Amino acid sequence: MNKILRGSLHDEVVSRLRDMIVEGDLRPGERLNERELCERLGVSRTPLREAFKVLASEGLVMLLPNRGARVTRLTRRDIEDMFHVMGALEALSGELACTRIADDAVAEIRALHYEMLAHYARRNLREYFRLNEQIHRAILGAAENPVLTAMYNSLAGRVRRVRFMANMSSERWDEAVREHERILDALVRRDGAALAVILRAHLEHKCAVVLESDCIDAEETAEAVAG
Amino acid sequence: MNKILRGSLHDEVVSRLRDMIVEGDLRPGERLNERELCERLGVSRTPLREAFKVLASEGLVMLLPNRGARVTRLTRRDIEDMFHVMGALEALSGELACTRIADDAVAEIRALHYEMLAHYARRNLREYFRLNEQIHRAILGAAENPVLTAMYNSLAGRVRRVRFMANMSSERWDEAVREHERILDALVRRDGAALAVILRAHLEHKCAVVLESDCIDAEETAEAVAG
DNA sequence: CCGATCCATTTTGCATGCATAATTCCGCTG
DNA sequence: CAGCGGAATTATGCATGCAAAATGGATCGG
Repeated sequence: MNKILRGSLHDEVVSRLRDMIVEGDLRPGERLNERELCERLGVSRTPLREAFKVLASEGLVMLLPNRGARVTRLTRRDIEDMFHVMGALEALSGELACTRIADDAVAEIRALHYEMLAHYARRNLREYFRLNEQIHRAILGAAENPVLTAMYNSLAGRVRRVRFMANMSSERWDEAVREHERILDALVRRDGAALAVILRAHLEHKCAVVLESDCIDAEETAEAVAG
Repeated sequence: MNKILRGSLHDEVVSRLRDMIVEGDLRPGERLNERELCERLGVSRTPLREAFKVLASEGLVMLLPNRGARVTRLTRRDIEDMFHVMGALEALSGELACTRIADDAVAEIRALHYEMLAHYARRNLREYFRLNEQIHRAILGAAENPVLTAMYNSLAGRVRRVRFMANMSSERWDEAVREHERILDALVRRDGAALAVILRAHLEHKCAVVLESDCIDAEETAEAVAG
């Protein structure tokens, strides 16, 4: 019984459920029982059901007619598909950013880059990823395209469910940092075409890292057979 | 009172509302009165409100807390933003299609291409657009990436609201057909990189055509001031 | 004459109720 | 003992009810 207080209820329920799915509180393939979740969230069925519809349209849950909602399962192929699209979107964000970004925004990204390097030097993977994400978000923001941002965030939310950080090899980490050097360089030069290519490759590599840590994938496949 | 019969109600309501928005039955900026729409669709408020949430997450309507739903307004900038993203997505679909498409699927696209040319020769703009869309859908399908397809369709649904067909000049039409020749050629050669470039330019040009017919844009801007 | 304020009406947000479809459980049959 | 069938239970889908917020309008004050 985790009562929600602020704002409009259905939005809050959407956020809470999203978090629960991303955090693994609600496991892939798990059936979402309305009554049970109502109690857990302290709301009635109406806002909960509205939230189900939203999450379904975002692709986080699957709605089976007369059979309730289930958390969608991510197959290896789903992850590949999502990363391909994210690659295209990030490439576009890079191009747009190069045409629009101001010098001080580039300077801020450079600062984030150095912060990230510091965490890299200390081998602090978690903080490294946090800064990494901030840099990508900054580029996305510099693209100044809300449609792009919304779509990217939607996909990012879906892949975030896959936990893979522990799986990045030292070599891959080194490579990622080199890629980030080139990202910053292209951004400084406002070379949109180059930045697009680098970002796409960067995402492709990230996808490979995620897919290597396929323990989750295997686990989910096992559940798929069972459930 | 246009009673809905088949399938689950909320899905049907989502489709109906989407159509009403695309067709202009519900005008941009218009407030969506629950009671009125309930009567028009012959459903109660529950499925209608669920549909609102879905359409909001798709970006077709805007939800104002305690103040109901309004059809989102498309500014010139929104259209540009959406076309940029669609360009990136189509480019990706071209690349993926080139790696995956089978010969018979290419043959089918060639057939569609010739059908389109026939309508072009007869100056039948409506049918030309229909075939045009079929070709793009075929390439998208050949990419075999459901995530990509879903995102593209979502955006396509949003820009479809803009009626622009009448506005294409003869020169631009000629150019579009030339681009389509190159699209088919690149597809036959399985030259993904080339196809990506052409498709992006193609979308960019389409965006320009849409923006030229800014009568709608002006009208909506006027409404924006009024509403 | 214009603007602000308070009350009546409408509308929204959420909870609950009811009918139908799904699931479970139990006894039955082979 | 496994498999099947049907009733009881549970869950879902939709409609409706109720309280709070917003909207509209008339009255009042400047």
